[in-house]
Amino acid sequence: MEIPSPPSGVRFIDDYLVYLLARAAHQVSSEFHEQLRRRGISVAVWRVLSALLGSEGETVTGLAETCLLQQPTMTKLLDRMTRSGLVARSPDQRDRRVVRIALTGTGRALAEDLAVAAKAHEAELLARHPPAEAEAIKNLLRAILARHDRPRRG
Amino acid sequence: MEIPSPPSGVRFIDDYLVYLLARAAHQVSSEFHEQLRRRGISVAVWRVLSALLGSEGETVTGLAETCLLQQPTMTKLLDRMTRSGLVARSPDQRDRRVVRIALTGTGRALAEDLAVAAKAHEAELLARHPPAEAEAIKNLLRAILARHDRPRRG
DNA sequence: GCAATTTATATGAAATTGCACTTATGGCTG
DNA sequence: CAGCCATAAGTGCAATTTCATATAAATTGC
Repeated sequence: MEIPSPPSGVRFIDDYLVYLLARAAHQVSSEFHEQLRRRGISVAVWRVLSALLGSEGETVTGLAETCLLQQPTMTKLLDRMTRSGLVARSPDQRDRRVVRIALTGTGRALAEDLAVAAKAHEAELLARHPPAEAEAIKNLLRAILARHDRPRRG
Repeated sequence: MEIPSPPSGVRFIDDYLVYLLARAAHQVSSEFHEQLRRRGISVAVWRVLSALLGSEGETVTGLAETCLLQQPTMTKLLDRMTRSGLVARSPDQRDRRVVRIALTGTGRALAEDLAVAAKAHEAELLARHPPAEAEAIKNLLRAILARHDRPRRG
């Protein structure tokens, strides 16, 4: 038998933009994250690997911002990824405060491998929508990002 | 001076749906989450409070699913929220495995208070978009959710 | 009606994250 | 150039989350 659902008539969150976005992000990524889990790769590690694809030489702070993590969290994550041979740190020439992060050979191979799977998954996702809608999704998201980007340096 | 950006030409993630969604969710919520932080309320607590607004009597597992958390995480979160007097557990009549969660008076007051702030923030967010776009956003998100909802019981 | 299976919640140890702070540079101003 | 503020990264400890598993209750199939 089924546990009778609570009177889930008008939940606040069902019409709350921030929740809809969070839920959509979660749902859409869950299938791929499941693939990662099966391979023993954490979401955080995947984020760093993918952030470095096409843009190596990122700084620790830059990676943290890209991966939506705090800087100390990124420092510790990079410690682990360095230990497991996926990335390497190197000092910046011009500014000795800065540490540049690069993929190792192993790291790049894994990143590219996962990226293929990620793109395949994305194609599947988009295929579930009518073409016009699929088209609209990324554009709308970019519009949101553009309008709500916090003031950035540069 | 500016640290010269790395050759951030074509990052993989900048055209990756899952990332765009995650980033949009993060950016859009960050301002409100900052308000929460100033009030000493964690995002997780806010999620539970808002999940219960309009739908009390949720189960632990149901709340975990709604709040995008794992069940053991929710159990412990509810432990803390119970201790701080925001929610109360009560046994389900029909199924003694089930625990129903309800807001306390304090919890409801806080939830409603925060919900007002959240809705105000949402209005601000939407005001930054042209009306047609603002209109489209939630609809599109609901379309995504509808199409990618994992098979659910019921 | 009972053993086997499934479902709901809780628990405990280990890993991760968050927060406040330190250290090391770099940039700026007088 | 000295002093001061800003920025980059790392550290330490407390809090939280995760993973695997335990416990309890309900359901299923004989």
